[in-house]
Amino acid sequence: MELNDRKKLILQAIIDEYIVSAEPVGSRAISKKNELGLSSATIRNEMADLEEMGYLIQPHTSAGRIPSDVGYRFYVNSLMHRYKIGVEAIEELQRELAGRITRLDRAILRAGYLAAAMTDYTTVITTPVGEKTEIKKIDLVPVAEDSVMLIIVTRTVKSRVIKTTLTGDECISVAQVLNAVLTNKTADEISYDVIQEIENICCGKLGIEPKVIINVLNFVYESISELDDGEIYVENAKSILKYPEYRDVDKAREIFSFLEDKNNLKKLIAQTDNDGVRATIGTENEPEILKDCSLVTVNYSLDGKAVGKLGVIGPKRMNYSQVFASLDLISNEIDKLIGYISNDE
Amino acid sequence: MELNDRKKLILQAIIDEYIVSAEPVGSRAISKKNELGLSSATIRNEMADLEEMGYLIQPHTSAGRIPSDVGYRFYVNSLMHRYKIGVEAIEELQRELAGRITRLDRAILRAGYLAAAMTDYTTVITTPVGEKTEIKKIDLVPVAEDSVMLIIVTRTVKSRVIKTTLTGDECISVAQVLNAVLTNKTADEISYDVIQEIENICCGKLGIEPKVIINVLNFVYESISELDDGEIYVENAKSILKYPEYRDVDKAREIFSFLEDKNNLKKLIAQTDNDGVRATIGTENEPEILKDCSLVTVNYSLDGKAVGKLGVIGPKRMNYSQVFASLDLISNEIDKLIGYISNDE
DNA sequence: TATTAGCACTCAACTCTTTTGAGTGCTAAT
DNA sequence: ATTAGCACTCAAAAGAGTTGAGTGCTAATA
Repeated sequence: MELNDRKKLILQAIIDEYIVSAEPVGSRAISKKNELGLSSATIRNEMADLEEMGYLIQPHTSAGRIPSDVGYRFYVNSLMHRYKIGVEAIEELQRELAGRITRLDRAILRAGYLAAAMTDYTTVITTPVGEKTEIKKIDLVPVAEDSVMLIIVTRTVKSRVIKTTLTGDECISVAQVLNAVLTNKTADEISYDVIQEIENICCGKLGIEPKVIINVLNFVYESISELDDGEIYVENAKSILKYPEYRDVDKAREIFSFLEDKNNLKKLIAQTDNDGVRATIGTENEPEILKDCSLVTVNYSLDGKAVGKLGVIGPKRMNYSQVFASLDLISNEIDKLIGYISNDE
Repeated sequence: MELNDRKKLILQAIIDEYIVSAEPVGSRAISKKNELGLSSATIRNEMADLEEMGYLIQPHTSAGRIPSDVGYRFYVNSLMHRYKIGVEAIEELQRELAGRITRLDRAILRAGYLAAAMTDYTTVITTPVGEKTEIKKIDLVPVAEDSVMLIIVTRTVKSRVIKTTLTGDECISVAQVLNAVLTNKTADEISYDVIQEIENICCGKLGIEPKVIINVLNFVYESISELDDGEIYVENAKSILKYPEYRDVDKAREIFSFLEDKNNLKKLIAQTDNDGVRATIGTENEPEILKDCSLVTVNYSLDGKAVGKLGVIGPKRMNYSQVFASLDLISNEIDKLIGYISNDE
């Protein structure tokens, strides 16, 4: 059987309708829209065909049809009309996103929030992770009798407190050595050998006790290794409760648990290695728990390099065209951000 | 009518029972426990009295009784038995909380998480906010052609990127002046006058263009003013869905919305200015939305000074004794943390 | 005088049955 | 090829009946 134009139009109409109503769509409803000028009986025949071809499902004999995963997939690939985001909405987004930003991870968080606000689905966003995090400066600041704060400036700032007997003057000397050796290197260029080289200098020329410096340098190495670890944020999880498919509290709770497990979530979103906006629909999602959901993701870049992911999780009958348009827009806007800012708390 | 010992025992038994069952408690259930050796008829008479006195409520004629807010209040103040947390659980907590901590806000986050894990209610925790944040060091690091990262080291590290035409050498000089004037001052000691004094030095001795330095110093002042702003984290919000009082998805959604509004939440938790663990029960809570919930809060301190809040939000029939004990324990453990660490990302 | 056994009464919640209506598939007419 | 017409299906809503936990009151009892 062939999927001719009329069938496509009917399928499109059914999915469009189902996306807003969340109720099985009957032949009469499609017929009454009158865009095709066909009677319900004709629609009925076509719907039976579409079901046979796997695009539609009938929950029970006397019900209307709902789209199958295959139906959604076809819709997303070929049927869905392009959603055009209004100029004012775009300007609003730009204002919200770029206005008074001084910290990159805050901006990213805000982007996630805005994606959630625009789509009203749950949003997931990762902070930038670049293989090329270049070290700009390292500092050791005594903060108490026996502890020193290690500060590593890259595109962002990371810090941690180290317990050590290093004196104030020693901190300054060690910091000088660290800067001399490490500045302008990327995190992956710094092997443990490099750190040992620093150890030798410190023990030799500076005459610092090996035990003391080894301890400190271990933390330095560890911190540098962790530089590229990203965070993941979930926004608007509550929207899940808004959709009738999650009226069942237990089902909703399962999803909440899933969203709370950040590691799992990172893994999920990392594996969608996409170019442009992509959707995985229902059973296309690996986690069992998402088999009734769709996930739409996009990479965002900074400086032209893909460094993070933005994703939307919602019911399979989500408003794909709007979500696609929103993610596309927001990822582009994030890319523009790097001009203004780059930072971290 | 007098609230004699027997009435107290009965009230206690009813509330204890209701806390676990979430179902109206009948006279027979209490009688059968047989701790008092009274028949259901006698219990019934006492229950009628307790209702008249305002401690109990009968949802409808043929139902058992549930505690009123007044009943809970009396229970919390006078009836509740002290919950004793096991030694292993305490050790477990200490291990989890103090192990490998290098960042203070992470530790706080973990404390919130652990409170949620111990109680299985939703937990709210604020990051430390001290009026006495002492500036340890300030740095200006060029990160791009036209931007400089401002780093302020206190007990934690804050940073932001500033667009400026300041050169690398100028950064060093300005940083020197900033350190000379601001080091060891607390945030509230630094008025705008102090900043202007720095401006004069920079323009005068260093000969930097006023326009350029004013821009930078504005950011410095702003950042210092923001030093004491705290964050608030919500953990285990999903647990709300676990309790029958929130079986109604719409009700749950309202609470989720409330928990998402961080500013409101900060305000709520800030106003409970308490010493030790405190509960506000049902209508004692100001926000309309919490009138069916209880909020239990405790201040935690670092260095002996109260700097943050930890709170638990749950149904009115929450396990108060366990929550009280957990919050008490955790707030004490947080106080001990300051020995090991102090940090920020 | 305090307690309790006994009994009629109440009412939410459950079960079972009936009704409703949206929707289908098939057939015969156009 | 399309459509009007009709019998059929079945989930969901509405209604009717049943159950049972729980009460309040009264009269008997310790």
